[in-house]
Amino acid sequence: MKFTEMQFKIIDKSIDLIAERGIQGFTIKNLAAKLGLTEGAIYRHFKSKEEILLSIIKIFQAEASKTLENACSTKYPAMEKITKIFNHHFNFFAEKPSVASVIFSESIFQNKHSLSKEVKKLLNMHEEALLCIIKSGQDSGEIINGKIRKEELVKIIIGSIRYTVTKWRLSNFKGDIIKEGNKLLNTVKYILTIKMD
Amino acid sequence: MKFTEMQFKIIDKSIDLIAERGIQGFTIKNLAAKLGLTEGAIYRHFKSKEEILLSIIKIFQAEASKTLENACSTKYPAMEKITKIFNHHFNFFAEKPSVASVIFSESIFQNKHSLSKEVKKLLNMHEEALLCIIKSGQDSGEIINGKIRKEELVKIIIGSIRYTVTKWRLSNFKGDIIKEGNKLLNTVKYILTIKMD
DNA sequence: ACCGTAAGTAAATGACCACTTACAAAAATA
DNA sequence: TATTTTTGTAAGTGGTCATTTACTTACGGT
Repeated sequence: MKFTEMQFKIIDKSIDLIAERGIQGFTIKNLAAKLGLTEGAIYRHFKSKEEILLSIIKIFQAEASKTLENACSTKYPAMEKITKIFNHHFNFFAEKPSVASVIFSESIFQNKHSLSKEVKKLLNMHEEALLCIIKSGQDSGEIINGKIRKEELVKIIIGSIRYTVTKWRLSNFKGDIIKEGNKLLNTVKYILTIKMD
Repeated sequence: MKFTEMQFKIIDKSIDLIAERGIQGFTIKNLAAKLGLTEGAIYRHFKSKEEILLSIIKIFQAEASKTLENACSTKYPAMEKITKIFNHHFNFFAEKPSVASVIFSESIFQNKHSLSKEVKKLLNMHEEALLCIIKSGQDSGEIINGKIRKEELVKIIIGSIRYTVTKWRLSNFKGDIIKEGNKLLNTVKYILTIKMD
């Protein structure tokens, strides 16, 4: 899963291109123009267009695993871990809005089985990390809500993050996504710590 | 916004086609084959491919407004209204999974401004209806959670529904989506009625 | 200086794209 | 029954697609 410098450059421009023109505008011709190259040159670095798309997902996966790797194993408070995940994601999207346009657009990768398989893997990575954090938080007594199942909490957290970013994207990245992320984080924190009755 | 019988048939098959082969497989040729017609025949009913996509969103909008129209104005308990919305959505997706493949795939409509404008409208319809329900529920004392802002609750509800359906779609519609919807509904109900401390 | 490889170009390939045109049934209307 | 409208077909149109080919340039090692 190693990429050359040029491959990184191509992947980067591909993400920009998809963000700008949608999957329909993601053509080798457009990509070559964006890179200041001819179409043939791209095929020196990737053997097909599908492989570029696959590499995009792989990059996302690598990025995610770097963030989530020690998410559960370390002994920080669960709330701190969740805060870290929130901040990392929203800061990342604020910095690279075009990634936000691609990462939650599963339908881009829908047509090829090899692509959607990797999308699923990416989602599962996040789910498992969150599940693990919540579990450890419940064990330590930090997360005291026992009436809501872990699995539902995960769905709520991931779902609301995704929806927040999707709305931001649809509004052409207007507004402060980091502020939005913080509001959401506070709400999630509150839900996680409500007392049973 | 009236459609002929044949236009409905074309829209229906278009949704199926997009669900099966993605936006890249949504071609007039493929659509004609699915309808048992030639390509030219389609142009007797729609003047362009873009108009078909636009009509798909319009159908979704009409469907949504039918469900949401009286969502707020009627005087049923807020929880009952939310339950109704949940049930309607999950039953609808269980019945027509291909719609689930298209309705949450905003990136399909991304490239043309006229299309993404309508997608935003569709999302706002749902947000406003939910906001209104929660507000009326809070006024009547039914929803007693005052620590969580309405806007965040809406994001959580819509986001978790969308994510649940997206996961179901990525697993090729395996599993009981209606059961999943009910679990989610119970969680949402619980969050809405937690007591302040 | 020579050589092999990596990285580029320009042009072509056949497949497929959305859409149009000329014409023919079929159905509705008179 | 005669005529008009609707709905279809078959065969194109020019354009774009991903990919390949043959050839060229840049460069690091010996």
